[in-house]
Amino acid sequence: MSIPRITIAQAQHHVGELVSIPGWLYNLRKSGKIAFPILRDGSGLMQCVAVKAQLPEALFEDIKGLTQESSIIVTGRIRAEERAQGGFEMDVEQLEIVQRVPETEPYPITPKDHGIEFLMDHRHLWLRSRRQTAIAKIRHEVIKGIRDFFDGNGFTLVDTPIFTPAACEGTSTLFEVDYFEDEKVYLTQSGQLYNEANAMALGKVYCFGPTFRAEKSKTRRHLTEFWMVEPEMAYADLEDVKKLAEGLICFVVDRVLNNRNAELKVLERDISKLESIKAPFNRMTYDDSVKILQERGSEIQWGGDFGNADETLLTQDMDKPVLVDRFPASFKAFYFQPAPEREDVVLGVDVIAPEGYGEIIGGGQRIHDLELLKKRLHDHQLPEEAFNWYLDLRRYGSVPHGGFGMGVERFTAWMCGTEHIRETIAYPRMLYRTRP
RNA sequence: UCCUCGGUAGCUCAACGGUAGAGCAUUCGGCUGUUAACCGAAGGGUUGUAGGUUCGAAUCCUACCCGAGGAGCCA
Repeated sequence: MSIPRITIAQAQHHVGELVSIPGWLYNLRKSGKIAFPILRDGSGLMQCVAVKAQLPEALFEDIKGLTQESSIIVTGRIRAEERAQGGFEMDVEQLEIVQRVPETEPYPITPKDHGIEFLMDHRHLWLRSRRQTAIAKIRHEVIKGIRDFFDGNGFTLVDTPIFTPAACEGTSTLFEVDYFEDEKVYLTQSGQLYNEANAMALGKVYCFGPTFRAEKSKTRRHLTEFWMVEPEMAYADLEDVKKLAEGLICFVVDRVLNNRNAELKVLERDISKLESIKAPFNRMTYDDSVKILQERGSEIQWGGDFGNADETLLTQDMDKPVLVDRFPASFKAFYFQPAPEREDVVLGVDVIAPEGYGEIIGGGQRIHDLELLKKRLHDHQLPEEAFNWYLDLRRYGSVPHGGFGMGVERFTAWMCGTEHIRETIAYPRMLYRTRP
């Protein structure tokens, strides 16, 4: 009978059994007659114990000579062991070396400290470390949670194009791409306009994919390529959008807390900060937030957008996100519906996360009136012809509608408590970093 | 794009204008319960690049390159 292959995560169900675990050597501690190879397989870490007296001489010598990140398949018996991290150990009976890393070119990332430049240059290897695998799993949980939330609430996934003919919003900088025959296209900065068309077809929709912004932002919260989920609902007003945003955040936070406790521990995340994220969130208008910020010493004037310091200042005494709505029309995109009670503010809403993680959601109610939308296009000096298909949505059964966009990396950074957004995506694209 | 800081061994960092050094990694030796194991030894350098000042530059000056932190812009 062949020996069953398991993962380290499954080891707890195989105590006393002889099993094989394929993986990589994470670290090796050894003395004259005993060695402790630490095995890594992506599901966890397992301390193995190789005792000289119980193994063929050649095998023990091979184990003692193993190099970091060599690929190995270890066979042995699983045992509960208090002294081992994770609570289980494997007594080695056999060890197959799949590829031994040569000592002439040792694995560059040692268990000691490294600088960020070195780690980013070796991102393809850095991903193997405990902290990075924990973040990857939480990102996965966030994405799975988002999809389950929308799928379970009557939304249909409709993917929007990545090549787009022009600016969705007309303002932000876009990456230009050479298409065929002198044509220029741009990498999408939002699927929203297409989402609005899709919502008129299907009622509730979302798109989920990469987004590109050619802004020369150099901060810990910006990537030039990031993932964004954007829901859009027909027959919806600002209040519906706010409830949806709140519901989504609570759902995903709950998922992460329930399913990724071990990873949060690896990251030393303060769990209580996530546990306090429960509806209802704080709500305020832009007007109120400006007053609060000014009282707290911010330079912000009515009509200006929040800086990073403002976002942190606004949420400093909050243990959950805040929904800020009714922004000045002057710095919001052309498609925002004006507030019914006041012309100078629009029905946009931003969700600002606590702990300095900033704006994780931006959205609102869209203009559904054809003439008003045409006027706004004109005011923003955007060419009406380019938006003709978009205007059709107001010609044929227009209804109030709205939605938002949520950045996956910012959300994941918040869940993980990471200092910098770059760790939340496998291969971050930033102002000065496009490799590996 | 602007401001600030930095670039020395594979990595993390020291070194007053006067012989470039430590820890880790690697190699060799020792050790039967280690937890970034420990102990002993060895090898390892055009000090980011190009100029300049000086008897003498890792150190001072200039330019450039690369990176980090922040600002603005934005999710």
